[in-house]
Amino acid sequence: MVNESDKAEKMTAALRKAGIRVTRQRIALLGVIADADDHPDAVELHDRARAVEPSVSLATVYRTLSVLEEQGVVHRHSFEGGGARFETAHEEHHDHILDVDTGEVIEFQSDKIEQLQDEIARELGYEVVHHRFELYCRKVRRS
Amino acid sequence: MVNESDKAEKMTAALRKAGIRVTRQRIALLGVIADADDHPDAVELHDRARAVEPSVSLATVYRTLSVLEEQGVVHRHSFEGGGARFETAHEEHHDHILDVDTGEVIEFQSDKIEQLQDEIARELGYEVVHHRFELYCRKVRRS
DNA sequence: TCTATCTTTGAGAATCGTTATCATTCTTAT
DNA sequence: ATAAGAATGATAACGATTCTCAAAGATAGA
Repeated sequence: MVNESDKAEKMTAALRKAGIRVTRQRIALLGVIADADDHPDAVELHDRARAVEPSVSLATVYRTLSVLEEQGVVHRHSFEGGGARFETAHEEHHDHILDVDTGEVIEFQSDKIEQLQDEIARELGYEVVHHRFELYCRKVRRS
Repeated sequence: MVNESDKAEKMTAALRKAGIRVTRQRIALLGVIADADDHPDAVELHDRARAVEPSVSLATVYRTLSVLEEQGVVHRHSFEGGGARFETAHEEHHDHILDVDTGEVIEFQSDKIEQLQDEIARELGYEVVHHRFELYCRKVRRS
């Protein structure tokens, strides 16, 4: 069972190993990201981090998110409308459904999609470096 | 066989039918979009349109593209990196491969993908409004 | 623990793509 | 030809993000 403080510790360990300094501001942000079970944007993360450590600026949030992304511990998603949203890089690859009414993000995983896209690319003489697969959806309501 | 001037005529007809005025600037832009067989961005379209009709401003390019998108005759794609890119709305739905080395856009169509995404959404209680499926790829080179 | 080095920081300016403002010009139906 | 209203160019404003730079802080070593 991986809890939130384990996640934060793993991320700080990754930073230390890469020779990147672990500052008060970064500790605060890592805690906030580890705790998040949604997909917050930079401003939202800034608000949450400031509640823990008031001396965190938005510039530092952006800078740290870029560092964490480079280290592969955080993923950035630029969904339609609004700014980028972030999540901890958990091991299983997944794609996203976006509820167009609520903005909620739901994760899903499909092996078929993964193999299908490789097939499609190969057939055209390409290999997939990465992909974007986002379903903009509406909840089905039963009568 | 649908040639480029047919495309432009269809688009102007769509505008007229919707009570939207057909100006010199819009005619120029429609011609340019109909001729394009790539996926140009707004600045590129502005450059091409100015070559035909010098009195086209970038603001009008953006405004007209929004109008054309609302009318469903043009599609806008926000691929990773850089601004939005545009194409005429041809009848067959398709998705895109992006060559990460050259920036080139290749279109492809897959019925399997379409039905698979509907399945995935339905299973989670959603119906797909629209989707984004982009493969960021590299050309496979044979030795 | 003290220092030296070198990274990170906050504040705000700058950037990029895009949209809004507004007075003037142009399309279109009459 | 004319009136009414839509579209225009120029430029300001915008939102998200990155950059700049002097000041503060983290880390390794003595």
